[in-house]
Amino acid sequence: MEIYGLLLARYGHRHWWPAETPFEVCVGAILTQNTNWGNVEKAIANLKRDRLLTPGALRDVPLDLLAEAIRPSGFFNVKSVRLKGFVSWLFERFGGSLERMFAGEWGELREELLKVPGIGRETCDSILLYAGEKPSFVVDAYTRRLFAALGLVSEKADYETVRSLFMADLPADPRLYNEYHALIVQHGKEHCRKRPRCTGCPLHVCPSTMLP
DNA sequence: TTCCCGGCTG
DNA sequence: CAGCCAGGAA
Repeated sequence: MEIYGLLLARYGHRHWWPAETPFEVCVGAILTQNTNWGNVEKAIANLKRDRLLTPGALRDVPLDLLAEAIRPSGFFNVKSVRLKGFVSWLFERFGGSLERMFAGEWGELREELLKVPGIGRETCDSILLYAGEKPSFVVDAYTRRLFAALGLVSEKADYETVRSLFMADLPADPRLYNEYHALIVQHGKEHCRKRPRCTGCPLHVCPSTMLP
């Protein structure tokens, strides 16, 4: 059985992305940069408490209040500017409407989104896939670690190379990409960590199990 | 390569 | 309490 099937059999459906709205997904994708999800949840809860989880509210809130609200997610001075930058771009380009943002051809949207300061490749693909349900595969640290450990990609392959490998091998199905990435993350947390925990690994092929 | 930062785990 | 963890820009 292939990797996806083994991971699905072990971990089951992950029901990603944990958010109430597509806009919440976009905000979460920026807040989770270099930050674990637990901290992002606290920041999101603060934004909801302060009624800031809409494009208009984020556009209008003073920068320092926004920074204070998202403090638990870390790098709050950078991320507050990034959130402001994203929503101001969203307003000037799509009138503040995610529906309009996702309405066109998503390949062009991806190129445009990547030009927004603070939206890198992983954040961009997370927004496309989890907020817009576009079949754009998300590559993260767990993806690289796992597939390098399996010998399927070089450790130093760049983002676009790894993403292209997945997309060339898989049907362009957003539900599949959604599930697959979520499974890779779960597997990364449980087994394929920086310091690998190979006992009980559903793939039983990681480096330390192949030691003499 | 370095800077940007908090919260959880051992 | 030290160590760990997680993207993007310059």
